[in-house]
Amino acid sequence: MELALSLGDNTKKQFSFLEMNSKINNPSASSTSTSDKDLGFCMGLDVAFGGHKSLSSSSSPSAEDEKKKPVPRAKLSDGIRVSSPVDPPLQLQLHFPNWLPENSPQGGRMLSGAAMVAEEEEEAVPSMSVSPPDSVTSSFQLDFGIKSYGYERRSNKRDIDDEVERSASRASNEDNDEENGSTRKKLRLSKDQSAFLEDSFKEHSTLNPKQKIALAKQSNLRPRQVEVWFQNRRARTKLKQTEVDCEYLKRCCESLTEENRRLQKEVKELRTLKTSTPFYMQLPATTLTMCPSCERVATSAAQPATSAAHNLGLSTSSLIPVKPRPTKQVS
DNA sequence: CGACACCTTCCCTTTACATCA
DNA sequence: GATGATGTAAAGGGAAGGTGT
Repeated sequence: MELALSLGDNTKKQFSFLEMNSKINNPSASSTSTSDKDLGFCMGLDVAFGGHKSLSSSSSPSAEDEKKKPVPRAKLSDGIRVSSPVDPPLQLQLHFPNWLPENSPQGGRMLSGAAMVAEEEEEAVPSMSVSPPDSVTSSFQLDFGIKSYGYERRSNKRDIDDEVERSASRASNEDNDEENGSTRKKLRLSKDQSAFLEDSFKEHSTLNPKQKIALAKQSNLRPRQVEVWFQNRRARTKLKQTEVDCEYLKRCCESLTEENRRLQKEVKELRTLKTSTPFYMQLPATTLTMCPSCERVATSAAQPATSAAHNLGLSTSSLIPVKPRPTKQVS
């Protein structure tokens, strides 16, 4: 998990909160007024949310594809939206993990978009030809071949995925004695696998089925594992963002408390000043009169002073400018 | 065109396990 | 070595949207 200072480039609406932060923190972005120095706290999560932009910029889906897109449902907490589950053409800049051998079917070469799509077409009838470095591929393939008979009958894709995963699990896990047990074996992803998924997550925080399969293939994981990893990763991102938001709100609260304290003190001082001034200096604000020459309103008691000030060419900025009214006397 | 069922994907919560101090 | 804290993979369930009938 990487936190990064975000000082701009919040061109997208995904992080409205960060956008606000950015405005606060980046005076050039907008004309922030007062509390820049106080509220200049902005931490953005340098994950995923920028990647979609680059992805779409390089390969913007057609308008027709745009129509086909499902309405983005995936959203984080208010104002935070993860990328919509669009189906951009797969131009994943997949960094090939170093555990994939150079001469393996998938290892050591970068798939072009077309090539990857072509490979994904194969996945319609899954053939997990990638063999883990130390797996029992043959048994897995056999196993999967048997299981795949039910593929066309079962319409629930998750079931299929699970079936694939169960089979793949037997292949990818070293401990095949877990094969029959219903107990889930917690396996930790390798650093390379995590890094690989992390890189992919930076590109896009959500996956479409093709991407999922492609990533699963290349990271030598099951599609379900990739899916779960992305779910958990999004959850972690959200959690971090919540923490950042809380920190920001905390600072806001502190700033406002300090401001309130200062204003209370000012009010108190003014009251003290008012009570200490002689009675005749206190100006009753019962009636308002309009200055005939400058058309400003002043209290009747203060009128002599303001008129005098006006006649002397002094500033009467404390007076309230109002629109001229027919009557010179307002009550 | 609305109702309905089904599927898929997502998020949220919880559980289980691995790792570390 | 036992233990609690922490991190995280995985499961389960509900919500929401898409699609076909």
